[in-house]
Amino acid sequence: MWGCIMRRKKDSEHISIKDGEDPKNFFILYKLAELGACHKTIMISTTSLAREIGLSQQSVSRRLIDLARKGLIEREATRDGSHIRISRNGKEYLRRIYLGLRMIFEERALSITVEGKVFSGLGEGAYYVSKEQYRRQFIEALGFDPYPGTLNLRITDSREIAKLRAELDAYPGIRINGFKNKDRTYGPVKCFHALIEGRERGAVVFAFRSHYGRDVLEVIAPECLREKLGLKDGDTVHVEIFLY
Amino acid sequence: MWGCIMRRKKDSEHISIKDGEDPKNFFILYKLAELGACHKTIMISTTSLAREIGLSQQSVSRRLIDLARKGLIEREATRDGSHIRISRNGKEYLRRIYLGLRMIFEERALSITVEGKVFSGLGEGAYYVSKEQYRRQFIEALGFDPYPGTLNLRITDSREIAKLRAELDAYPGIRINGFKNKDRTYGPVKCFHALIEGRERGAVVFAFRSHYGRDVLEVIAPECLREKLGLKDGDTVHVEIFLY
DNA sequence: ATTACTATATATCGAGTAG
DNA sequence: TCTACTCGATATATAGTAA
Repeated sequence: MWGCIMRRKKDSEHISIKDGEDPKNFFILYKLAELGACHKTIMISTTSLAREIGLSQQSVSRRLIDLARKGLIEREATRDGSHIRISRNGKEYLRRIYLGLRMIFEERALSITVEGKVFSGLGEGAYYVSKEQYRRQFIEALGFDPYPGTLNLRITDSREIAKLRAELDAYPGIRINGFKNKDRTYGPVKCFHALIEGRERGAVVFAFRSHYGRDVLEVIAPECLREKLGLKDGDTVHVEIFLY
Repeated sequence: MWGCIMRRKKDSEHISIKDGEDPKNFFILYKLAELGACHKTIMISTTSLAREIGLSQQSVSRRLIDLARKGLIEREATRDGSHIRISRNGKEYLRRIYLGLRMIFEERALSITVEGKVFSGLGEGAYYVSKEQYRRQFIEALGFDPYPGTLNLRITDSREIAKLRAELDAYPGIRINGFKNKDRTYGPVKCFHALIEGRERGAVVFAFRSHYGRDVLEVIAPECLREKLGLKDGDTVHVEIFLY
């Protein structure tokens, strides 16, 4: 049905979970996430955490030190216990595993891959992305700090536009709230996690009251995709959009 | 929106991922799943698997032996490589972690909608529901006093059954404790909030040592669903089951 | 080519305990 | 109480190698 624009991921494209990470730390991080440390700072003693995980207090202490040193958690150890919050890197790490497992377990197509051609915008993408109120939400919701600029793509196959938009409209995506300052109002934004050229992580984002048509995708990413992928206007780029 | 019938999970209800399982094995199992070993037997050498994982060939060999011994994979080691398939236990283990992460990362309430056909039971649903020890717990845990009877549904699409059951088994649901009186023992029951035909609130409930197969759902509700929805045997009913 | 054994090195664990 | 150190025990890794 979606033959041309949807593919099952190839094995080689699977999201890597290792990245030099100690497997043992995963379970500690997972447990901390269960305890809510993704969204807030939690207060817990190494003893009680040890009991939950099934390790000794000493081992947990060592692992927490290690996690903090590796930047996967932010931690303050006091005489009363530990204040712990999973860092952005830690959340990304857990999310990679989550996305990997989701690909394994969810049968239905979870992603749409579209082909588009790079074109230059008017630079207003950078303007919006770097608005602090948007930026904060991007970091919170997407797990990365967006490079201040968007990669604009015009979808190549015009016949696929309607189908793509139907899908993207149907799914709630990730909502970024609007806001207003004294000058004007900034509308809400909807975005989806995406994988660009099979390797760069990012998100497609719309619509900041965009004046672009529905054949245009605006992509944000933690890094400058033009540089990272060596792109210039007119180049063809594949974007895999994750529906949820 | 669902404030009245849905609750955020308490920490204690989180899906356990340890269950005495060696964390190190998780990554091997994950990698095998990435390679497709959930759905088919794959052929791979310990050397190439070692390269993918970042371990030595010897360690992978040992871990595969361990995984097979623990029943998480089925394996045949030959001179040409290993034929590996993840077993049901292995899949359940991975799925527990997947669902745990899904609860962490997906904010919105998760539900599964299934289609079933009404059939008449033997009336023993009413017998159980109206047991005062069960009834008190239903009122406490579900927030409604169940009509003394169950609506029995046989799931229409047999392909959905496995996935549905995997999810319902993996999630803790809402536990109703068993009890005993002088005559016999009544087992514990697990239930999930549900929405029937998009409008009637209720819950799916299993298993009171049910003699029904895994393709059957028993639905309870504050009102008689047969009357309220004008149902008769053979009618098709949609039930949205809320996982937490 | 494989798998997987044995031996040895390394890493991780928990006990005891200091701050 | 806490955290987190040292240290000896245990577990897990890799090297070498047989089959």
